[in-house]
Order: sequence, then C-alpha cells, then structure tokens
Amino acid sequence: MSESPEQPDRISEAEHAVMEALWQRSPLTAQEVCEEVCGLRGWSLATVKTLLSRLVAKQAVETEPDGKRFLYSPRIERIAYVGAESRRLVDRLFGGRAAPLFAHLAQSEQLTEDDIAEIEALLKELKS
Amino acid sequence: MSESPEQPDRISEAEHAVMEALWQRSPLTAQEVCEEVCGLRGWSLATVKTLLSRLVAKQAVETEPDGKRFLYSPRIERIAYVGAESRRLVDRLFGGRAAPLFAHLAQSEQLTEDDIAEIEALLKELKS
DNA sequence: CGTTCATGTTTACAGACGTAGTCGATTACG
DNA sequence: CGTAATCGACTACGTCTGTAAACATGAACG
Repeated sequence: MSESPEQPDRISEAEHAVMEALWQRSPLTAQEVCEEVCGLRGWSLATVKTLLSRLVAKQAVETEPDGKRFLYSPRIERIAYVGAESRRLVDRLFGGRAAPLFAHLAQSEQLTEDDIAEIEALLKELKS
Repeated sequence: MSESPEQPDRISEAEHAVMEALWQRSPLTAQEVCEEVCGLRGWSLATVKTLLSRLVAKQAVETEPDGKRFLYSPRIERIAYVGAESRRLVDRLFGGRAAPLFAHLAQSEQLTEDDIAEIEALLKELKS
C-alpha cells in the first residue's frame, strides 16, 4: 500500500463557505475572502483568518506569499469535495445506492419540471 | 408567535447510528440497541446510553417505562430525517437544485445500470 | 436481609468547531 | 525616522461530539 489512504480532514461547514469563495475566484487575500463571505455569514475578518489557517492545516488550501501577506488558493477541487460529500450522504442514508436518493427527491417533490427534463436528457446521454 | 419554529437539534453521526437501529425495530432497550450497533462501531454500552440520553434530550427519541428500565422508540420518522439531510446537501452543494446532484452522480459513475433503470422507471411514473 | 446485577443519571474529558481578540512583525505613510 | 495600518500567528473560550467511567437506585437472588 504505497498510497497513503490520506483520508483528509473533513472540511467543516464554516470552512466550506470559505472554500466556496476560493473556488469561485482565486487566489485571494484573507481580506478579499472576507469581502465575499463576511457579509453573508456575519463574520469578522478574524474569523476568516482562523478558518483559512485551519484549511491550510488541513491541506485544503495553499498559500503563496505576496509581499507581506498571503494569497490563498484551494488545493482540492470542488468537484472532489462535492463528490465525497455526496457519496457520504448516499452511503449513510441510502445504503450506497443512488436510485433511492433519487426516488426520495422525486417523492418529496423536490424535483422541478426542469430538473426532470434535465435528468431525462442526461439519461439519454448515458444510454448512448 | 405561538409556534416555536422548533428547529430541532441536529442529529450527529453517532446518534444517527442509534436512530437507524430504532428505525429498524422499536421499541428497544438500551441493551438491545447496543447489541445492534456496538459491534459495528466498537462502542461500549455506556456510549449507547449516552447517545440515547442525548437523543431523548433532542426529542428525537421517546421513552416508555418498562418496569425498572426504559424502552426507546424514535420520535421522528426516518423519512423526515432523510429528507432534511438530503435537502441540506442539495442546498449546500448544488444551489438547491437536484438535477446537478444527479448529473454529478452520473458523471462520477456512481450510477449502476440498475440505478439508471430504476430512475427511468420513476421518471416514467412522474410524467404520467 | 445483604449483595450483586442491571439500568438510568451524572460527570468527565479530549478533540472539533464557531467565533473572535491579542500580539508581534512588517509595511507604508507622513 | 516614527507612527499607524495591516497581516499572519497565537491564544481564547464556549459548545458540540465521541467515547466512556462513576454513581445511585431499585430489583433479584441467595
């Protein structure tokens, strides 16, 4: 097993908000990240700084020096994060099968017409 | 505001394992819950007792006295929990739209042939 | 009746998380 | 050059979580 399992530390919900900002645009300074998220979540710059440090510690974000300060960029891709989180949910709640999740979403009427149309299109593609 | 919004406390992951046992069969004694989950998770009975207490405090589980001890039953339905958790994920990661989640699952090849067939069948039903 | 056993209650404690203040260094401005 | 603004690092602290031991109490058994 040369490959370290490397189960990376989970990203918490607050940290995730910071990641979203960086996924949208990067590299950013702590200041800029704050401009993106502090309003929405009612955070202070100090909070963002803490979250960024923790994300760096978790190796989810990397820094590059820019004079006196740092520029922050995501080190993991959004799609990987989203994939892992989705899988966790499907595993935990639906025994690892995606169909029951879909059935659930359908039954609870969380699917709009548009969703259904899109999914049909995707299915068509998958079957090709 | 007579109706408290009553945003019920979140159920943690460990607590969720206990809930699953109770959803499968209930009422159960703490002992019986432990028989269901302690093996899998490597817990002691004490841990299960703590989790049950916390679930009772969170009003996710109710008790009924049975002589000296209690019988525990879920107070919230599995479908409600699953619904809330699914919605949380979809909101957090896919802007509230289910189609992107589906697309993601499809692209990451987490959909088996069976899943696809099932989903097609569901779609057909939905369109009727 | 005294001891043991089962069971709920209370207490414990480390680590993660949310939120933020303080400190020391560096930069920039006057 | 001296002082103010800025920035990351360190510290703080209450809550939640995971995990469990200690304790109290009542039942059961000998």
